[in-house]
Amino acid sequence: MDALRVVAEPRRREILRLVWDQERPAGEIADRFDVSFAAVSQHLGVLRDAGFVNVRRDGRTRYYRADRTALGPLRPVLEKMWATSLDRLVELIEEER
Amino acid sequence: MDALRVVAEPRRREILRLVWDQERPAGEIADRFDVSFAAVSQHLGVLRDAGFVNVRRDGRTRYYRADRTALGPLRPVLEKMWATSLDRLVELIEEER
DNA sequence: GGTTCAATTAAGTATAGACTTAAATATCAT
DNA sequence: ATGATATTTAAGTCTATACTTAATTGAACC
Repeated sequence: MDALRVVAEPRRREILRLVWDQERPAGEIADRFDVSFAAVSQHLGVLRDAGFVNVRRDGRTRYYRADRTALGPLRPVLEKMWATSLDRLVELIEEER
Repeated sequence: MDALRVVAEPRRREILRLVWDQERPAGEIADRFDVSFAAVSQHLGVLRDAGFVNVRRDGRTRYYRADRTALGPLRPVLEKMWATSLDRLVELIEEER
């Protein structure tokens, strides 16, 4: 799947944002969304195949983290999307909760 | 349709490339592809709605041209994709024909 | 061993959207 | 006005893919 299609999916962008500057276990990522764990796992697979996330295994849990450099010129695209005021607001409310 | 989805579609990227540094009539653009004129027109509509192309009407023909600045951070993404050697090669062969 | 937990993979469904052909719109020419 | 040309829009089809639940893998623990 080509790089642009990978990040064109909103859910995958949200996942990327979650693991942007800290690693997180797959389960914790899945909990943030109201879709099944399997669905999130499939998205993680796509991100993994694209090289946009790295995985660290420890026991039975997999820790995911964004590979920011792998995104190349797409990185500023994502960062700009996340920098919009509305998006910031939603993010802050989420974190407060 | 959000900006990333718009350019995630390969056909639309090809169209953008065609009108990247010169305007072209819709018909001429459509001729380059082996899909119907209507299909290309629909893609042009999406690009128009996204603001990624401008249209100049003259009589019955519509001249399309990319609005490079409107692409913002996506511009370097496209330019990098088009800069790959394989892509360059295909482009050169096409132009030769 | 068996059981539980974390995650992935398999198999199937539902939907967005890229296509098709046909009809509509609009401009120019006769 | 009729017809030809350039393009868009309407209506419907078909396929990729984001989802679902169920089955599978693999590690930790008893």
